Amino acid sequence: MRLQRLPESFYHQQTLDLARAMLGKILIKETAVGTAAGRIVETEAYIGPGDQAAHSYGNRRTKRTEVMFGPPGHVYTYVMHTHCLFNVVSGREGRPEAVLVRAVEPYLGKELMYERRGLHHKETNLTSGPGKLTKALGITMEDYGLPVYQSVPFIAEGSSPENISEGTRIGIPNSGEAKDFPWRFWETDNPFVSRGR
DNA sequence: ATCGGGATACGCT
DNA sequence: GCGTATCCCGATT
Repeated sequence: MRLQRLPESFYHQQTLDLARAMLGKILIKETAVGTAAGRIVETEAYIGPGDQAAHSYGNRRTKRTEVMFGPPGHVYTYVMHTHCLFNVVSGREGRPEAVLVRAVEPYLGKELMYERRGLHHKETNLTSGPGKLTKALGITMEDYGLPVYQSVPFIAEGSSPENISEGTRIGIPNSGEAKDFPWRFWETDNPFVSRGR
């Protein structure tokens, strides 16, 4: 199947809608050593400034969060400890919102993913987590700020999920009321989802 | 179940 | 500067 890049207009929708709409799409990163791609199977919405779990909570604007305040469709990568996490900015300019990609299902370049992640992994362990998939796909801080509708990495049309489940987000125990918001979405029963299938 | 860690940001000293 | 927390992972108990 030819990978058809999604247009800028795709990113102009409500963040919760975008988080659902991104399920089933293909995330592609082409590099000098080859191309790797995964089908998105799990996402989370972060809707600052009212979302205590978001980096942009309270309109906190720093060098790190700056891109979230710009127009939608740009890459927001950030590093937590040793891991790089990949988000797509959503929300109109001035609204610091984003969708975190938490898991993908290997689609292209599986060999490359094994090289990057280590050969001893089970396939379901290659990309079933936000830090794992960036390593497998080769996404780094160099991608920060790039427009996914006309750059690399990019997102392409894929295949719609059979069913979508939703639940609370992962790893945000100290976020007050926000920790209970059902802003995580995943393809029901997909084995590559990070948890909570 | 626990722990440490390559980055970033904050509040305090 | 340092201590602490963070949208996590992997190795170890």
